[in-house]
This record gives sequence, structure tokens and C-alpha cells, in this order.
Amino acid sequence: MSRERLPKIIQIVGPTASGKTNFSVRLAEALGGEMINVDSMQVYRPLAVGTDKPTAAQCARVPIHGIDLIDFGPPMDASEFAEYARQKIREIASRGRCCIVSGGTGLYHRALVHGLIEAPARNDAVRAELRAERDRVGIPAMYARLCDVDPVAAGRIYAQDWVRIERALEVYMTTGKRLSESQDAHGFKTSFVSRLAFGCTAERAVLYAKIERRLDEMWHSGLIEETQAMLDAGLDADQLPLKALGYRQAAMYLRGECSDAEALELAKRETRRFAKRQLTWFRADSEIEWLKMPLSDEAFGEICARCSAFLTDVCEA
RNA sequence: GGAGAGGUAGCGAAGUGGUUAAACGCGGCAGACUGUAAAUCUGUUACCAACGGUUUCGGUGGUUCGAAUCCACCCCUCUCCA
Repeated sequence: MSRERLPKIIQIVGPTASGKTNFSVRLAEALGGEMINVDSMQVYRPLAVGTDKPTAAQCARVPIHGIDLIDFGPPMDASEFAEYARQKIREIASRGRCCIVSGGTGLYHRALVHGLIEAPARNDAVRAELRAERDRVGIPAMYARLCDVDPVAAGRIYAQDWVRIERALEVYMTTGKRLSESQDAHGFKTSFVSRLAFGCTAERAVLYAKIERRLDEMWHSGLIEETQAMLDAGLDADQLPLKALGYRQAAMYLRGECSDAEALELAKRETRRFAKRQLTWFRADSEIEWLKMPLSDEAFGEICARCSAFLTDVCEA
């Protein structure tokens, strides 16, 4: 294998509010590297207070990429992000600097590291068609259709999971190829980078408390106003930028679907659940070494040393 | 003081003699995830040495082969009238 030729990255993952960004900035600074943020929501410029982006102070300490990439319009997707990130990794390497890839979006990390199958991007026309049909015949009938055209894919998808049923049918309709066959061929077998991966954690209660405190702050420091502004600008409340955690609940409140307090509670709960889903995703990755987050100076020093060794060692395992 | 209503698993709420360890919802926990991923979906949730066992439906006692469900007394909560 031409493993040494792969660009090396330090990968930092973890649930929201686990302290990834702090840790990554510190690490990037210590290693003289640059950061790439892997976050499906922080790429949207209009989302400011609700996505806990790196602060101006943090951005001053170290170059941080992957933030505020797009405004409104067609949303970003995993493949697009992965391409962007790999391009950035090359650029950073060409500057002779190391790369800290940090964030909480599991699929984006995976797409960046292993790539995705060869398949066309979303096709809104086809999806509109599929959705119209679904509304007519129901999800079970659509699932039955998937069972016909791609039984293997259907076997991997829960019968109610519309998002995946739609994607599988979309791929089949636009390419004539079965999604499952592309997946089998792909299998996340190849890597585009060589990585040293760390996962940030904290005790569940600590994590949850931090999530709640952070939402209280966001809620009272502009999240509502920001959401209102987007609604005023005519953004669809169940389309992407407004589907982000916090914004979605703020929109519910603003549209009179629930009280202010209810919306805030809901936002907290959904964010806690999100953190759990992130944990589930990352726990499945056996290459990740978990770090309990308020890291001591000694522990941080050790991690730095290991990162340096990884980055300089030509024939590491 | 009088008249009603009610107390069911973490919470809300069904159940009114056996097939009920107890529907359903919420919350919790766990899982899946290949171009929507802060999305979408699945499982599980009295307790245990667990394909078997133990203890549950305010409390105590009773009726019955058998009760969360029937009877008696007691405790508590809520509403209305004083």
C-alpha cells in the first residue's frame, strides 16, 4: 500500500458541547497547524448564534476552514463537503502545515476519510415526483417498490425510513443502477487520508448540563431574532437552514405553535438526543481514541507529542 | 362539616375477576446510518443469577381456584357547597 503518500490528518470528533473546538484550536496552535471544521450546519453563513461556531478569538489564534461557506440556496451535501475538505487538506499540506479536522458531523467525516459511492447528487425533480407518489400511495407502498427494484438495499433500510427509501429509489431512477450494488463495491474500503483520531467526551450529566446552559444563552442572545429574520426573508421553515437545532424550535414558537418556554425545552431535549446520536455514530469507529474532556495540561502535552510523532513518522503503522 | 371525583410502572393515561408484568403517549436508554445527517429511522424500558424466576397497580385485611379489577376499614389528593 502506498499508505505514506496519503495526507495525514489529526481527526477530532465528539458530540456537541464536548469541547471539541477548544481542544482542536489548542492543538492546532500547539502544532502550528490549521483547522478544518466538519459541521453540516456551521457551513451556513446565516446561522450565527445557534451553531456555536468558533469565536473570533479562536479564529484569530489559528486558521479555521469549513465555516460560512454558503448562504441561502441549494444546501450543502456530504459529498460536496468532502471534496471541499480534501481540497483544503491539500492546500494546507502544500503550506507545510498540519491539519486538524474537527467536528461533530459523522457522515461528513466518513465522506471525507473514505469517500462516498459514485452516484448522482440529489435530483429535486425526481424527489418531487417520488414525494408526490408517496403522498398518494403511502410509505409502505413505496418501500414495497424498493423491495422490487433493489431488495438488498431494502433489506438495509427500515420500512419507515423515508429519507433512505427516497434516496435509493432516486439513484435507481436516475442511473438505472442499484444503490446496494454501488455500496457493496464501495464499502468504505479505501482511505483518502491517514488519520490519528480522537473523540472528545464528558460524563453524560456534564454534557447535558452544558448543552442546556448553552441553549439558554443562545435563546436569549439572538437566536429568536435570527430565526425571525430568516422567516421574514421568506425561508421555508422546514427547509434546511431553518431545520437546524434551536432554529427549528424557535420557528415553532414564532409561528405560534408553542410557547417560548416549550420551544426552549424542546430545543434542549432535541439537542441532548442529537448528542446521543453523535455518540452512537462515533462509538462505532474503533479507530477513535476517547478522551475525557477537561484535559489536564499533562494529558494535553502527551496528546501533542503523539500527534507530532504521527505527523513526522514516515512509516507509522 | 356536607356532596362529588380520584389515587396504576420515571411521568401522563388505559384497563374494571383469569389469555395483564399491565394498552397507548411522553421521557429515558440503546442501535442503524454511503450526496437531507443538527436530518431520517429502529429497538428497548418493574426487578433478577433471567427462553426461567421474584415482587407490582395508595395501605391493611377479606371474598374467590384466581383480583389492578369485588367487599370492609384506613391514608392521601382534587373539585364543589358550607
